[in-house]
Amino acid sequence: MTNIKRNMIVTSALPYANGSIHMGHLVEYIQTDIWVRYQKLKGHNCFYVCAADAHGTPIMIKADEEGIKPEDLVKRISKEQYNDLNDFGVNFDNFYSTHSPENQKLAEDIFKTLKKNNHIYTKEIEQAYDEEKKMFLPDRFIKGVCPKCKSEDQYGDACENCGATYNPNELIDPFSTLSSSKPVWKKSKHYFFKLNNFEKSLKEWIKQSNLHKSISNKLSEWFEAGLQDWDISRDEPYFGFKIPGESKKYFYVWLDAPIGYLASFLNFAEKNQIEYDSYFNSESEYELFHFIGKDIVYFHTLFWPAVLEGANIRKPTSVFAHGFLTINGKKMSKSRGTFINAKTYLNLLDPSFIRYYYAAKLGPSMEDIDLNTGDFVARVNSDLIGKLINIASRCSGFINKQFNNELSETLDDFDLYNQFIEKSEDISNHFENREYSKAMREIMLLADSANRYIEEKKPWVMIKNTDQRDEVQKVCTQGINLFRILMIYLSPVIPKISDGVVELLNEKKWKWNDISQPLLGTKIKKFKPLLTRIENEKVEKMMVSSSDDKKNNSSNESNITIDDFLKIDLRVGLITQAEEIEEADKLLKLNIDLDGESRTIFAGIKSAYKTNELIGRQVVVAANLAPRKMRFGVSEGMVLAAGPGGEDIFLLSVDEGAKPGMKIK
RNA sequence: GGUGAUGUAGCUCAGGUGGUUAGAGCGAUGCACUCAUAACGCAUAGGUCGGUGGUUCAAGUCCACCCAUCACCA
Repeated sequence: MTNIKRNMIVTSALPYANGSIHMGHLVEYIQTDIWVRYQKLKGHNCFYVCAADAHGTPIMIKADEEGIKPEDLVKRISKEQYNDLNDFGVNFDNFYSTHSPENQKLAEDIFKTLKKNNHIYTKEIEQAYDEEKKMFLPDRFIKGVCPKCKSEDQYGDACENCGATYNPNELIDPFSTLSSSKPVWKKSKHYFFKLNNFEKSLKEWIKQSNLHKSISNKLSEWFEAGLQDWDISRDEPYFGFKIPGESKKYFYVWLDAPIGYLASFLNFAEKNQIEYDSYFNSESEYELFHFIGKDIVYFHTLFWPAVLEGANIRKPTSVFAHGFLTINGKKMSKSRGTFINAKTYLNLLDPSFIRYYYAAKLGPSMEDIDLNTGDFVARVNSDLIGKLINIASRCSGFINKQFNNELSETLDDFDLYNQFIEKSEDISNHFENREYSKAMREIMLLADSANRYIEEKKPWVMIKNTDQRDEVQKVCTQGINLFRILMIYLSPVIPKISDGVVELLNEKKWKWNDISQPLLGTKIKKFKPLLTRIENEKVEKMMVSSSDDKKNNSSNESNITIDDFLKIDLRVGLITQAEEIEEADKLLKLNIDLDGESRTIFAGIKSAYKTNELIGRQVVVAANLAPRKMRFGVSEGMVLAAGPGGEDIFLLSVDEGAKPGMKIK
């Protein structure tokens, strides 16, 4: 690898500010974040910028529904999104907004330049118009009967039933999804960008930018079909920037969204005395990379470089596209309960788990990756806790207890240490080429050999022999140093854990080259578990609460019939016994009398109730819940309680007079 | 419908230019160990490489068709 310090800007696609971050978004942000952290670890100048994608019809409509201004909606949602991403360790150098003065200025300037250079023209087009709402309707806001297969309730651009694509004016019995009124067809002047002017320079750029083969395949399809001009204006009402010289026309959101990359960097550059122009002038030698999802390849590899070219701005060095996330082999879907929000995950699980898991599955291609919950638990527990952290755990005990926290002055096996370093170039290249799965495999192979080394040396046997004390210290120092190399390699992936190790070893923030110097003769801190294993139950809970979330949101589908309700056998129960389970954080073991029948039920109320205040109390029990095997025994029902959890759990009581076993209906 | 991608052990995936008994990790089973967050080590079992047909001395690897899944069609 070259030692020349690189200057680079890296972006992730701008999250659209109308919904929550979910596990699918995270694939991209984590992929990008790992790459950026890797570049920084290598000592390069690398800036990671992003922004809220703030404009467009969907945001305008959602704000309208909530009765607030779109500006306020965007502020609220993008703050949430930023916080969620931050909680997953996604570390932007700047997170800005496309609804910003910088972006407006840049968009207007770019538009004017394009116009001056004859890349823009206007033409009248006819579009669906909602007379009640007084607005033009994007295809997605028109529904009707599919002209091909006659399915009802299909969108204006394509039929979900037969897959046919068509224009909205071909729909039978079209209606506006906003007002249900029948759209009329109305003419309006639109601005178009002459994409065709750039065919030659785009082909040139595609060659230079070294795009992944699957992208260039896709592109050649599009070239064969012929490049079409791009409609870049929208009529009012619209949330966006007005087109210079027009009073009722706006830039289409997809024009100013990627300009948001520039605006975010401009905003960052001004705050940090960085010369914006050196990164974006048409001759810039600095590097610019966009990470995106495969759904927006078209915008980033055709329109975007063409717009930049036409406006005399540098083009991206390359564009990296990833696939979608499936969950247990299925598309993320609200109705199937496979739509997991970032928040839902965060409430139950450590972000390091998913960062590692994604890394273990990500490559440079556009293939979809699958979050298989069983595989996730097994893989993370085995790799991260079982083999990786285990190395530190089994060595540091000796150092802490037997050697007053001191590492030996020399290593036991320099050859082995060097074997670990020799892999650095391979691993480094894997990171650079976004072959994270290969990097993870290499690292885990090394972790295996570190464990094998300890097994062979058997420090727990040697320690019984006083002659061999020095050797035990050396072996454990060796183990810790091998672990340290692996953690340096992994620090882009699991930065929080690696920070913990830096702390454990009393070191300063690592650089990649720190692997070349082993840590010897210094004191370490007392080892604390850096990460605890994933409990299956938590993952199950995440899946369950994800499907609950969605049921609550879609009001119609969440209705149940009286028959559904009666399926639950709710009974009055009398708590006859309650005991603490020491190893359990949340569970109490209850014995509950249901008119002569005694049930054992584990209830997650330890944080809110003491055992002695429960005995003798009557509660509501779901009596026909399938028995469930838990770590501490079989739970034969469920005690009902309200509240978000923690100390705020409130058991349901029944009024006086009720007897145990009574049916509740 | 058109175009493209994918389909390899229970699970997740590797398998340049076709060449001996098809690989890894996890899981399973057995053994061993007890330093370690029941972690680690050793061993064993598991696949007619989506299907059918073809090219070839030889195909997971090339060709044709079919099936399934997914994406794109601005």
